[in-house]
Amino acid sequence: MIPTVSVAEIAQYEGQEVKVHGWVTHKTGKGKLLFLRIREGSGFIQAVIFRPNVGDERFAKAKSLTQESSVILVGKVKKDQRAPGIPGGYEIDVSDIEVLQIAEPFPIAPKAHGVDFLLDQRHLWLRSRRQWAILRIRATVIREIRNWLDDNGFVLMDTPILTPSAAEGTTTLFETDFHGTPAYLTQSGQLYNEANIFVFGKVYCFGPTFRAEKSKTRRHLQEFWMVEPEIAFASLEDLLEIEEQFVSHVVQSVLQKHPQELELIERDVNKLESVVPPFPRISYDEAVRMLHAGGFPDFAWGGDFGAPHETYLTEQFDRPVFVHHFPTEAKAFYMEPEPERPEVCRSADLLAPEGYGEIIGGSERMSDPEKLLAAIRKHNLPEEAYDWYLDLRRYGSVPHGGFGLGVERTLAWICGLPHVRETIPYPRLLDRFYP
RNA sequence: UCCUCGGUAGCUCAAUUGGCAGAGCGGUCGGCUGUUAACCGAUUGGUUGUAGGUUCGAGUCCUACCCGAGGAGCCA
Repeated sequence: MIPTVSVAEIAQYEGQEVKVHGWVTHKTGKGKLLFLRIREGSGFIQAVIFRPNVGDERFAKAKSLTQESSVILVGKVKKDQRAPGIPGGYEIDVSDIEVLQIAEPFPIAPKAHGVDFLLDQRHLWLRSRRQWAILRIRATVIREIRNWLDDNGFVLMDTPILTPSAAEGTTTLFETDFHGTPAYLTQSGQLYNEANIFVFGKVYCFGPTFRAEKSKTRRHLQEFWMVEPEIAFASLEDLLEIEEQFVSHVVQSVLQKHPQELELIERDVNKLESVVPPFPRISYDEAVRMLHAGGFPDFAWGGDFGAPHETYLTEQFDRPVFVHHFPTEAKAFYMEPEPERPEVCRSADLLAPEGYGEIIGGSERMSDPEKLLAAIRKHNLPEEAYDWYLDLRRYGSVPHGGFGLGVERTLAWICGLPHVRETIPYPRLLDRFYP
């Protein structure tokens, strides 16, 4: 019985006869010698077919294979430095071939293509090595997010995707129908997690988030994944320490587990190796002063940063940087104002280096019921919709805080990608949701 | 919603002042015993985004529209 093996573990089978099943990604050759490169799932491997070894019939069959044809190969595993692939260095000296299907001409050739074309072919584009590498790193990022939180006392709480809240601008929410009542796809599980901390202390939710904004930029998706930890009794200072440990763990784990993928996508890993605590902390006031001195003399205190501002600020540091104490007016209603200086709030964003911008937004939450009610009224929010939220401040209210980390922006930064559209298998962009 | 750029073969692009619509890749056929997006030879391939207009003649100029990209606004 010949074992069917995964390419990732091919080194264990050196000298043995094995079966490898997969898809043909490249075919080249030289007369009686034919080279196939096979994508198997766990990796890529070269197969060598030599006509005198396999006979004319099998050789002709191999020669008829087209890009993306599906095959089962039988052959001996040989070590050879010349063999390309991932992990590479090994090849299959083929003795027999079973052709499952000769693929029709594949639209995506091994060459440069335009974005429009590739996004229309996303279901096929995923088969390219680059997408394979990015999405494997994505899986690790998600796993390490969970691992770190699970290992540090956080309890997973799944918050609803269908929500009743018509709260603020419904224009940014996707509306759907809940048996005759308008319902909205979630923008955040935070408010629910503020309830959950009273049971578990430290919780997180992790799921898809939906934004119907007409945003058409390299860092916006209509549907993206966000992890939102929420912690009872946490101050802003506690949050920042948690965040820098958390983000560093994710980055260092990717470095450790995916050197080959990072090399394939040509990521400069030096820029990730420096991502260790502590991260620099600057106040919003300091950030504004830096902008004024750094070529943005007109930036007015009180506004949110635009993309060029974030890029400038992050270029001043070799690791992510916290900007804390944003103007209260510019932030959400539930953020706790600084007691001595209520025009700023106990909030902090984490900006990723190299111009990748905000990957975390977080804050201490208002814990006083009177102040929270006043804030809801000041923002013209429907009081009745927040009745349950105010309950949380009536029954054993405690200081608490939390943050949300966007998976795709984080992954775009870790992988050094110019656009978030490659960080999720099927991106939902403005006016584009096929396939 | 606004600004800028773009749409020509399956893909990536070229086409001079308005004057015969082309190349590379891919596909097909043939050749080659170490290829790495191989190479060599042959061959296949077109409603120039859509509709209208100007002109002897439009890929090229004009008008409207459609689609896409980058950015802005927006983005608890």
